[in-house]
Amino acid sequence: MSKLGSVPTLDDVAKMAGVSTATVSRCLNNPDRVVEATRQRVLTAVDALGYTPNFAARVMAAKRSSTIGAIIPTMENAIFARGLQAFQEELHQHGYTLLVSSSAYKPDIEDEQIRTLVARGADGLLLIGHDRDPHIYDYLEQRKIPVLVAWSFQPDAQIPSVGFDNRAAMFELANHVIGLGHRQIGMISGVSAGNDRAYLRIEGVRDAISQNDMTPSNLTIIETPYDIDNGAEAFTQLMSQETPPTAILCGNDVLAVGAVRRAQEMGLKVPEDISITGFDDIELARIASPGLTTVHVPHREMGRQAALELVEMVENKAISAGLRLDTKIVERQSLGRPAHA
Amino acid sequence: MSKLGSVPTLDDVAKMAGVSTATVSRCLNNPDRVVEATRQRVLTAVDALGYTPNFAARVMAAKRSSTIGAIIPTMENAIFARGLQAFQEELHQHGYTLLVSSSAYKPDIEDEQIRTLVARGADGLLLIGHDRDPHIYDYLEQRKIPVLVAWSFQPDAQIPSVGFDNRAAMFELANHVIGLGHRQIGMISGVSAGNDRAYLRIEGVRDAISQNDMTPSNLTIIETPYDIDNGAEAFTQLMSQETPPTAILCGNDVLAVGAVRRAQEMGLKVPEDISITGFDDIELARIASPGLTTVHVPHREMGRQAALELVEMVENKAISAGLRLDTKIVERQSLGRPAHA
DNA sequence: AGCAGATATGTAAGCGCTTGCATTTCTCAT
DNA sequence: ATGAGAAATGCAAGCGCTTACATATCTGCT
Repeated sequence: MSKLGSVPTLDDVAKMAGVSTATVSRCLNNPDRVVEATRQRVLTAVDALGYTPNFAARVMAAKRSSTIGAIIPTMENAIFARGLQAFQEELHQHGYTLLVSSSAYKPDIEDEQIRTLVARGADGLLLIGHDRDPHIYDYLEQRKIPVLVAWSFQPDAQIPSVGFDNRAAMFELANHVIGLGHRQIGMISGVSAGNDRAYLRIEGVRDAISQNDMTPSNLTIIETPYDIDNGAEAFTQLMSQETPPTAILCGNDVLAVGAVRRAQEMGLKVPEDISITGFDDIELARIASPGLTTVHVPHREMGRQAALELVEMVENKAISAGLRLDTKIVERQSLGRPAHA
Repeated sequence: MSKLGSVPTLDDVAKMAGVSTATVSRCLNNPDRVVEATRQRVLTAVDALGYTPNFAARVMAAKRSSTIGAIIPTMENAIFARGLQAFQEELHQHGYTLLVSSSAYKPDIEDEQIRTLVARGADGLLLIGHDRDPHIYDYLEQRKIPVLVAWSFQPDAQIPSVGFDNRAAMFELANHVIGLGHRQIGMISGVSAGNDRAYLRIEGVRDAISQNDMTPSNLTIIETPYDIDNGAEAFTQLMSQETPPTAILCGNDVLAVGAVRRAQEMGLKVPEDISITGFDDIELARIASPGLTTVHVPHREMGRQAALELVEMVENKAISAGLRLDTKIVERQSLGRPAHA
């Protein structure tokens, strides 16, 4: 037995099993490089002592941690939950552990989190979106840490990405809305500064506007942080214009739910009086009443593929070309034809 | 300059600043033990080189990590999000980093996560609920890792806890429901095995039943994993009994939302035809329509206090007495009097 | 039986940091 | 000026592991 209250080390195990520390180490990391009998002896010692390897020591000696870091903008809502879950499940399959932190959409916090994760020995990093201060990419470059971006696919960006085309996705939806006869459009977007997803979704709407021979005056955009109450507030603003919109496209489902609530509070029927759409298709979109017409993002698939790509990058120093996934419009009940006409 | 593409170490900094590594280390960790001029020189070198301390090395040498681990049952819904957020903010104030993982309500996964977190050098652990295999407490005891339990306050448990009295909270709600005239009660509970919160909430309802001169036949309980669809399914089951309940108490808001939806799908009005209550008061409860009458849990306060207690335990090896927080019933629109009578 | 080649195990050098202790440099009171 | 005591800095020993390389032990053939 080991000294009471002290944590057993490789040495203790080696001593108890009557082998060298090297053998114990191999037993744990490359079991097939050790003969059966020895292995048994070692494993017996391991659990007799209740030994658990010291991670820090292992990282130091091996110079890799089998850890992947991910920084998401928020854990407050479910936007990233499902994708991240799939990401981590796939990583687990490959023997990696996931470390997650959230940046609250603040670039400087993200910056700090990146450094923290790197200092902790992350073998690779998953970041959301492309848009950030380039110096951070230099930093990661210097340290040779593979980085993958998710939730936004941009084939020609500096960093490979697994995601979807935010612009095209929103274009498709906006086009659909316009096709239904809406001519005065409102948009409640997330804050676009430093957020390529938000920015590109706005661009997607603009594309649809101009391709349908409408003018910027047909579109009013409000940017506000992703939050239910902000969605509600923005809705009020949008509706108090001279010519209120007949359809409001929201940057995500959370904003949309807020807008729907406010509409109902104001006595407006959705979609009879006003159409509202979301983006992401998180559970909330399904639960809301009326159900939210939204853009379905293949979150699980995205998470899984991102894990696959990143592991590949880490293990084979491969340069990933990234992967573009498709979104599709999910029609529920929050979008209809304009009231009038 | 350092060799291209190689990561700068303390040594590099020391060399560049013309001091010993000890001084650099002190500069970073105890700035006041180093004279101003030297400090400047060192700090200049630090950012000239883009130096970041190697966490693993630091942990190994210092034998502490300024890291706290937390294992929550799920990240899928918002139940733990707000509390954890507050927990981490408070930890941050005190110079600690939070590492979170989720166990999917599976004891063996939790077990593994605990070991992982310990191996990673967590200085302390936050666990949800008291109910788990005792051997894990021995393991943590041997390693002298302070552990705090949250989301469930039990003054006489082995492990100190910061939380609320699940049993009393649910008792209060059930009592209120019965006071409204309901005599046939349904309960949709989470799985109670290995989950003291779920178990105690059931007990709370039972307490109310017996204190109001009702019998077990007045209560039907269904246990099912926390999930919207399961809530809906359980609702169907409950309503297809010979004598369906007039009020259904749910183990949490997620189950309640599922039940409400199913009720609506079945053409039942909530609360006119059937009353449904939740537990936790997460955002969902507010968003749902009708708004969920539920038990408000002071999540932020709980997270904050848990951080305070745990830091105290870690830094002063203090034994915490724990802390009991109060819940209160939030009345929205999903609870009313029974239909008839 | 004896040897080559494969297989199993041991030896020991770090990985990058912190920190107790030793040494040097200040600061003042005399 | 000078020496005692405080303040600043340096020295060097690890922390617990992995792994290249060296050594010992097995194979299976002849």
